[in-house]
Amino acid sequence: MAKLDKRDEIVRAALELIAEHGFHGAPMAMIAGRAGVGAGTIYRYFENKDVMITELFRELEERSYPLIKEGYAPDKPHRERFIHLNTALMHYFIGNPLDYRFIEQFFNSPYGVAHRRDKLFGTKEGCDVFKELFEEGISQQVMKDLPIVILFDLAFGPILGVARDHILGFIVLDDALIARTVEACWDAIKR
Amino acid sequence: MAKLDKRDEIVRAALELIAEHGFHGAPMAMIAGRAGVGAGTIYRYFENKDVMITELFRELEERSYPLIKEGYAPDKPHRERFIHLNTALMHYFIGNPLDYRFIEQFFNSPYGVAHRRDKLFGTKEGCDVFKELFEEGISQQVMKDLPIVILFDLAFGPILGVARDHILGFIVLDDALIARTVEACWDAIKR
DNA sequence: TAAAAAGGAATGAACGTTCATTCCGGAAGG
DNA sequence: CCTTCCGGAATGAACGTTCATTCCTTTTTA
Repeated sequence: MAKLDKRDEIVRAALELIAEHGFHGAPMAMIAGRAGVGAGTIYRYFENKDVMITELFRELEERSYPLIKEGYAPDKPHRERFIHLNTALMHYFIGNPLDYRFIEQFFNSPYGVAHRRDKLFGTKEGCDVFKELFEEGISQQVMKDLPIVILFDLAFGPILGVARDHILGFIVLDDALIARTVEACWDAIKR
Repeated sequence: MAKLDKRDEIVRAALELIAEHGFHGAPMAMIAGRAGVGAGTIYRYFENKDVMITELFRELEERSYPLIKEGYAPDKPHRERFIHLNTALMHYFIGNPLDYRFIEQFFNSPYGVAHRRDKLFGTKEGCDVFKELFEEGISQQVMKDLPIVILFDLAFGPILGVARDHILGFIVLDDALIARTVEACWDAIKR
């Protein structure tokens, strides 16, 4: 097995096990076992478990951003842009349930809180399409004049919840249902 | 210290520590210490940690239900009823941040998933005002004809998120902002 | 004084991490 | 061309720590 393959195997195993059992239900030994690798080998690629988890999230983010922005047209009306992004997000989640479960775990943990704080107040100017869209929507009086944070919650809270309910088998989503859910989110933020 | 006081102290300490540090960051020994009680004493009141956590959640639920239903008028229009309930819920959360943080932990864990499954599909007929309100709202064509689960996510997802952001200090909520957030949730579910 | 409750040290399992050792592909030497 | 040697990658048993739970002693209660 080549060097990169080994790293990939570790990352894949960690994603699977953490998505399935949570951070505390996925011991390093188990991750190593699933990756077909010695326990110590993980530490040749990652300083420790925390670093591994953070890195894993970063890679997931990098992988998903292009998927969500694919076909995004910055000159279309706000409504269409919002619906495009949120629909893509939903499709990404239900098409990649492991990614979803990992991200959910990540956000509901100290890692996620720190990350959120950075995203909201951080000086690092990320190319955050969502933030841009919302700020523009407010200033052009298309969206409700609420703090950005609240718009985020109105727009994504339901998406996360519905995706989870689908993945857990509480509902079965189809394209029509996704479209209607995303429309409902738009109703929440539109003026 | 009387017997009931001791139990109360344990419950209070567990709530505080779990809310602050999560399930895994609140060892039994620490809970015992905070409660001013021996480690073994906890096991005179609760069979094990899992049972203690489940019981704690049940008590929280019992305590909060009356607060939220206080002043609820089942004969008012759906819109008013919804806004009453959601506003009360939000006030409960931001007025009892420890309760909120514990409940959040609980829902984002295997405990919570089981609980949610019971609530949605369980045969046990709880006096769930929310479910009643939504079913009535759909059949009278006041609310969108979406699966109940999705209406739940549209209505409560944002509330949970906004409450968290307030408790974490990302925003400062006042009555006006709460009212406008709850209105936005109504916009999401109304027809 | 007998029974019940409380206490907290002891226990054993599970975890993240380390480190002495093994393994392996290729360079050096004959 | 075969053998020996070398260095870094990989390994997994072992370590120290942490935790839930138990168990036996001490204290309180009736």
